[in-house]
Amino acid sequence: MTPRANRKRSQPDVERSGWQAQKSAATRNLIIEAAIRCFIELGYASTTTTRIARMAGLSRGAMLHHFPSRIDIVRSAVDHLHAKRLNALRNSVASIPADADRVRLGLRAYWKHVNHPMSVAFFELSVAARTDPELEAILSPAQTAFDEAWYQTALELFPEWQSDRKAFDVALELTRYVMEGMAVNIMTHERTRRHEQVVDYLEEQLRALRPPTAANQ
Amino acid sequence: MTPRANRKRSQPDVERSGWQAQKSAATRNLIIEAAIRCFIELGYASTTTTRIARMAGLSRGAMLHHFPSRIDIVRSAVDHLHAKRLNALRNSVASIPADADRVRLGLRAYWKHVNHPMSVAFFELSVAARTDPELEAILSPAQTAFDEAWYQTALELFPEWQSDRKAFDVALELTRYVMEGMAVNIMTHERTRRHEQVVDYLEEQLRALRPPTAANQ
DNA sequence: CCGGTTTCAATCATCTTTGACTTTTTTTAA
DNA sequence: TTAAAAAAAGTCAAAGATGATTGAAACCGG
Repeated sequence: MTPRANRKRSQPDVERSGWQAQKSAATRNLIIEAAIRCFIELGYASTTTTRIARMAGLSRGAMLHHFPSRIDIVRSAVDHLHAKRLNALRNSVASIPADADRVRLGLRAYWKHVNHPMSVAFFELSVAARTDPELEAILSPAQTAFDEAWYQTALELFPEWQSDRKAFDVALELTRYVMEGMAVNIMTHERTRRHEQVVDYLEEQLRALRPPTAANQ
Repeated sequence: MTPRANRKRSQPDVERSGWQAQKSAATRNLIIEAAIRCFIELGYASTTTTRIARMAGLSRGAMLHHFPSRIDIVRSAVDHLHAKRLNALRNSVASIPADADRVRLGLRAYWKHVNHPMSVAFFELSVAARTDPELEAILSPAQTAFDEAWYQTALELFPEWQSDRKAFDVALELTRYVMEGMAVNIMTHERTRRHEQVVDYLEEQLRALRPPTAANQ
C-alpha cells in the first residue's frame, strides 16, 4: 500500500519518500506476502522465519532487519490480511447494482470470499490463536472489526430488511455458519461434495426470510 | 483406571494377559488421553512428547518405551478418538425412542457432539492435517469412516426419509455445515452468539424438508 | 567526494525437540 | 529364591529455530 514504514530513528517523518524508503516498503510487502503464503501452504506452526525468508527470496538476516522478530511479521501479516479482506468485501458488495438479484449475488460473493486463499490464511491464524494467547490478542481486533463491517455491509445491501431485524439477524448468522462450515469442510476434507446445492438451498431460504415488500430481488 | 486385577497364580498359561499386560495397556491409555488433552489445550503443533509425558505424569523415557516415536502416539490417539466418537454417535442416536421428536433430539444430539471436547481434538487434527501429509494419511480413513457412519445412522433414524433421498441429502449436508460452522465459530471466536436461535431455525427447516407422511415427529 | 545511514548478508550462542541409548526399578516365571 | 523380562527413568547428540551481533554493499545529503 502506502510506502509508510514505522521509523524508529530520529529522522523527520515527512522526509520518507526517497527511493530507499520505497524499496524498504516493497521488501516489507514481499516479506508479508511470503509469510501469508507460508500460512496457507505450510500452516501457521510450520511458518518459521527461515521459511518465510526463503519464500520471499531473501536472506534471513535481511528479513530480520525489516522485522526484528517473528511476531512482528505475524502482526503485520494480520494487518495486511485484514485490510485486504475488508477491501475485497466492500468492493464485491459495492459492485452489486441495486436492481440486481442481490440475494443471489451477495451470497455468491460471500461464497467466493470464504473460499479465497486469504480466508484460508485467516482460518489458519484463527485456529492457531485458539491455543496461542499472543496471537489471539493480535487477531481478535481484526476479527471483530471484520464481523462488524460484515454486518454493516449486509445492512446496506438489504436496507428493506431493517423492518424485520430479527429475521435479518437469523439470516446473517445462518449464512455465515453455512458458508464457513462448508469452507472449513473444503479446506480440511476433500472438495468433492455437493456444496452448490446447499448454496442454492440457502439462497431459497434467505428469500423466504426476507420481508415480502420487494418482488424478488 | 487403577491397574488392579485378580491374580491367579495357578494358571500360568492363561496368565498371558496378566498384570503386566494390563498395566501396560493402562499406561498406554493414560498416554493417549494425555495426548488428546494436549491437542485440546495446547493445539496439535505444541503437543510435544515432553508435554504429553508431563500431562500423563510420566517420564519421557517411560513414555517412549510404550510409543517409540511421536507419530506412534498420534496414530493411537486418532484411533482412540475415532472409536470413542463413533461410539458416542451410535449411543446418542440409539437412545432416541422411535416415537420421540426425532428431528429435535437428533439435532440436539449432534449439536452436543460437535461441541464436545472430542470434536475439538478432532478439529485440531483436521486443521493440522491440511498441511501435514503424514497426519492426513492417518486421519483420512477415520474421517471418511465417520462420515459414512453418520450418514447411515441418520438414515436409520429417519427411515421415512428414504422416499425423498434428494431432500434427505440436502438436509444432512445443511445440518452438518451449520453445526460445524457454529462449532468452529465457538472454538475460534468468543462464545457469545445466538447459536441457539440458529439451531431452532434449522430445526424448523429440517421439518419442512421432511416428507409430509408423519405428523411432526 | 564523503560521512553517515539504510539495506542486505552471514555467523554465533542459546534453546527446544526428538529419538537413541543406558541405567534403575519392578514384575514375572522357573 | 533367583534370573529373565518388562517398565520406568535418565542421559546424550543431532537437528532446527530464534534473536543478536558483526560485516559489507548501496544510497543519501551536503
